[in-house]
Amino acid sequence: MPATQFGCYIRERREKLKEKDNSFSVRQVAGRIDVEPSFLSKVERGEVAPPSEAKIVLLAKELGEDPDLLLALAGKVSSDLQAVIRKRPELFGRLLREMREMPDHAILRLVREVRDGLW
Amino acid sequence: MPATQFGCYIRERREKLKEKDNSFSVRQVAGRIDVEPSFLSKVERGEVAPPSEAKIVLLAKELGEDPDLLLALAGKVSSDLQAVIRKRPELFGRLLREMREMPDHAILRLVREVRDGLW
DNA sequence: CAAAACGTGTATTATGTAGTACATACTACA
DNA sequence: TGTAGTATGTACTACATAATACACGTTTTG
Repeated sequence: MPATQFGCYIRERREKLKEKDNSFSVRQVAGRIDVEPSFLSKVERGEVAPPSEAKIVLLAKELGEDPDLLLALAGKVSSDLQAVIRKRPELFGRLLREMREMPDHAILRLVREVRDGLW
Repeated sequence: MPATQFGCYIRERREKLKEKDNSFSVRQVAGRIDVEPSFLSKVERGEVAPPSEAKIVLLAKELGEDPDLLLALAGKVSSDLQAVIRKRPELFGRLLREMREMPDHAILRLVREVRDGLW
């Protein structure tokens, strides 16, 4: 049985939105991200594996979710993040392995330092 | 034509090692990483796509190369690095995108700071 | 109450990934 | 000169990925 995490999560998100707006039916969301309704239905119930990266990104926009989070739930990593690593694999490899166990707040602080150009 | 970069690189590395040690023939290296010689030959000439992550890691050990570098040349990112990102996708997504343009020395300094626990 | 919209089941497909198996042809060397 | 080792060419395969097409029964609604 393929990744239930992803399916459950987007079903919940979609149904939440549907409470306020009927255009968030399986059929209509499927139509907007350009897949067959039956496919989206199966994805949501975890009957098949999550869709491709491109479809997941469209779905994230549709549901107002973070694409990186949805991709992670689908067991994937955004190809543009992969490209960043592939440009300097040894450097980023070392950095990420060192940061594996760091607490969230420490990473967040680094994010801010880097953003503010304190390097 | 699939990724020539990777093939050329490992062919050069292997032939360099073969100058000193005849056990670095296509056949024997293929045998040690458990693939058919014809397959390794095609990989080195870029006639087929690079092998799986597992085989690339074995090849890196065999050739004394950095696995992350070889994986990058093959257009891949190590699955354990991907797992690090998938655990905290939003955080690492932001960090990596911020660091995309940072110079090597700045990243290296961060690696050292993180390693030395200055956080 | 009919027709439109809905969710789901079954069957099928195209493309890519990651190789194997075996035959052929070249090359060194004893 | 033959044989052992080497590289490469051809043909094929198993499995995964990423879906489509369409039929079916069930609400919902105008």
